[in-house]
Amino acid sequence: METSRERYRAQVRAEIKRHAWEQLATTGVSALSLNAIAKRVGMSGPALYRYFPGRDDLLTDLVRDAYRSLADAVQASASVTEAAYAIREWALADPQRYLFVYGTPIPGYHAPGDTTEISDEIMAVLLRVHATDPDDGRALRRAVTFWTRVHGVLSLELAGHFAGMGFDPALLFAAEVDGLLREGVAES
Amino acid sequence: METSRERYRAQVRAEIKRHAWEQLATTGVSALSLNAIAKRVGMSGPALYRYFPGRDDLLTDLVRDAYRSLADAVQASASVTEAAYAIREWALADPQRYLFVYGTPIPGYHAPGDTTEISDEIMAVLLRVHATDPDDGRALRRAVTFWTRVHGVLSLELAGHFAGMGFDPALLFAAEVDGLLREGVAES
DNA sequence: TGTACATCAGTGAACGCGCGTTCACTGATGTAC
DNA sequence: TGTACATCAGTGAACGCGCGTTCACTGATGTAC
Repeated sequence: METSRERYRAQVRAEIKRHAWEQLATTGVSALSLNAIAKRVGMSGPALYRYFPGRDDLLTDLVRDAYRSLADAVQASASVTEAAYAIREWALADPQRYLFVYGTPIPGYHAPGDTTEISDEIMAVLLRVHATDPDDGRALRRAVTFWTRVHGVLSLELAGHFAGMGFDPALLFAAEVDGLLREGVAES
Repeated sequence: METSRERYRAQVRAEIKRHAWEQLATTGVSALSLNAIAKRVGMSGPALYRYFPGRDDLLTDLVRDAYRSLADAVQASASVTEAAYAIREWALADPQRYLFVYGTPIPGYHAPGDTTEISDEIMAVLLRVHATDPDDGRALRRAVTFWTRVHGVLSLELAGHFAGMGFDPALLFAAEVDGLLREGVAES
């Protein structure tokens, strides 16, 4: 049975994470410090230790939530195109969140091994939309290529490297998706 | 005329930057603090202010040097393939340096506008190897696509996102280069 | 229903650390006569 | 060639800041009889 204390704990944990995401989205990864988050939540820094053993555990939770969120966003995709745009929308909805999990690793933090279970779920969806039949052995190759191309455009776009280059990242993205479709068709 | 003091200053500046790169390569971007670098050089922290007005100016110098280095590495390329592998080798030679300029932006640091002059040089080389004739208007599109695909593979590889996925990033990279060549040929 | 006790959320003070940066000062090096 | 002076590299102390984390404590909430 869930006691009211447990319910309260879950609520506060959720609120801490909500503010953590808010901090990440607005001020970037450098704002992901326990003290900064605690201040936003309206608690003292040490209070957070009632809810997370330490900073790294909070980060791990955020990593897991991010993967979970992307997995959910991409889950329903029935095609390569749908998966591509699901990822793009997810990334644009919160650029810092995307860079948080797929960008340059955060100095001094190493995600525990079991976070890959959720990111594997994402890869499984990519495999599914790329498999022309259930025994398609080349699906992995195509799925990975899909991933690198999508990431190539998105990460440069989100990091601001296209700024002032005078072309629309959306068109570039669309062109890459087209290319992936053409290659997939050409191969089968 | 270059006085001996000027020569000395240039030497020390170079040594500071040498150690900065060493720190970046071994400990990552978080090690790029004036105090940490000063300790490695064998000076006190404040001494660095004789050579750089502040931390951001040192970072800017490093950004400039990184772009310069990549521009030099890619300059001689006579083909798309050569350019691709020049970039790949440059990236693998110092992964942190690649992520330093092309990865997630460094929190709290904004490169001044004139650093793009050197990165434009790099783009100019990409344009050149993609232009089938001097008036090729589609070269920009192909060059940018080249860039995003190369970056897609390299950034995920360098950030360690391929770890334990059981395939060789080098082969993936080679396949992408092949794809770029095929598309270039198909178009002309 | 009331009382005694245990649990636990949250606080403020403190620790040790490293950061970027300023400042007054020492000592060596270069310059001008 | 020697002397007087100016320049400048480098130092240690200090400032204010924020970090993660520990600890003793208060006060509220839940539990057992």
